[in-house]
Amino acid sequence: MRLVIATCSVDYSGRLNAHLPLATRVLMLKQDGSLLVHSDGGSYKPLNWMSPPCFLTVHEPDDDLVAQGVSQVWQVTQAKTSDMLVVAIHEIHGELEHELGEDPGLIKEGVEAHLQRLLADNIEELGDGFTLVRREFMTAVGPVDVLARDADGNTVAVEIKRRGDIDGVEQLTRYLELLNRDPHFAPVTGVFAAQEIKPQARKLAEDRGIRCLVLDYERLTGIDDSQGRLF
Amino acid sequence: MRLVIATCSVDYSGRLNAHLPLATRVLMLKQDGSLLVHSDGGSYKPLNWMSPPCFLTVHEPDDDLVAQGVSQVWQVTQAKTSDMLVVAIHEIHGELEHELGEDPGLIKEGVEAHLQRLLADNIEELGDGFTLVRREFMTAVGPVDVLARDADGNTVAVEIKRRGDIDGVEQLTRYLELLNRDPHFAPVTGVFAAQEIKPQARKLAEDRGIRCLVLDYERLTGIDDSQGRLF
DNA sequence: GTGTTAATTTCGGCT
DNA sequence: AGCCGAAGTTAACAC
Repeated sequence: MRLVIATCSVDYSGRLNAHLPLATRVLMLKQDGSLLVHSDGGSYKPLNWMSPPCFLTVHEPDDDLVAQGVSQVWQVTQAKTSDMLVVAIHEIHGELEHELGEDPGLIKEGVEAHLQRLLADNIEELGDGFTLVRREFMTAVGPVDVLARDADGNTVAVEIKRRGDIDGVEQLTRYLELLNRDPHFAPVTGVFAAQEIKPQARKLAEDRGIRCLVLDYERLTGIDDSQGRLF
Repeated sequence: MRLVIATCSVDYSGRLNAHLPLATRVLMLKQDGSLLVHSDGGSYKPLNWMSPPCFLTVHEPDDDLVAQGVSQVWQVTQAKTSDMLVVAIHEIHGELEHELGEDPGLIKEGVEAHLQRLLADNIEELGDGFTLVRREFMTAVGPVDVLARDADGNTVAVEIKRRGDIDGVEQLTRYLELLNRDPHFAPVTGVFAAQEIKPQARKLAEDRGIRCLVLDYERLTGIDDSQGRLF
């Protein structure tokens, strides 16, 4: 890992063309040759970058560039896609280098997979008398997140999202169309379950007779924990 | 901008919970108080981070943490969402600080907007005798990228994507449903145009009678340039 | 300000 | 290896 604070201009050419005018920025050069160009604001996304696998070559600037004040040129190229990032460095203000080694990586908790498990474990959240058929029920158009039966024994397909968007409703609609063509399942109703449901998504779902259910991750975790303690 | 190379463990709590075990990493502390935790690999995405607006407070570790080898604790909090990132620093291996100032920002060329302009300028790419009605034609369910007429004078709605995914087909389908309900436009056919069309998206589109068209950005730019020179 | 869509998306899982 | 879907997505743009 090498960190350089430098006044530079940057040009990217690849899937699109992009240019950064002369300014002072952070250059983060990783072990795999990849390079990030960061400013002192924005979010975690760099102003410009080159993804691995790629490699850096450092050039001496030609006379024209020297006349413009360029002291060195970093060229980062990706073998496969022929993407290229060129950094024209005018002045280096600081530098820091250190061997980091492999990172053990991030451990996450609370994503869609957990919501799905929590709802499957607490299937009565869907309504009294509901029973779980199975999670990740495969169909020709993809896996239904949760398949259940209601108190009358009718099949219910559940699509689970962290954030309920219009896409999720479309997805569930495709599953329902397919399942309702199968006499083994029909009639199948749909439930769109998410931690947060966007108004447009709710409207589309309800227009199509799909029930919307807002999931409270914290509460479901609580139920799960207390059940774990009691039984 | 402050850059620190440190051996640390990190805990995030907010929209989800996440943990990074003890390892040596780069801490990038930006002017707005935001913090990025980078490893020496991966892509431009940090292992963990805190988005602005937020602020950093540095704590002395309590006796337990000192016993574990922690020398200082960085706590980054976001006022609104109550998200929190806690970095337990064991050892600092290097540090670099510099005032960067505002960045002029990135200038891009070659995104979806350009594809749309190129296709509108070269509407005969859709077929002989096609004419442009207008770009960004507003409807109740969103803007149709390009509205055109074919050689017979029938309306054609075009959805343009850089990468043609199933979502784009659904989007175009919604526009077509709406436009075909309007006797002023009906019958309306659809064209799904993209630089790259995924097989599933192509299948769904063709099932629904939507024509797929692969756009060659380089070639269209060439046509545009030569027309610019000739006329 | 709110909502919708694109992104040089990246990342993980599964076929 | 390729395809598909989620993401603490973030960022730009329209209403």
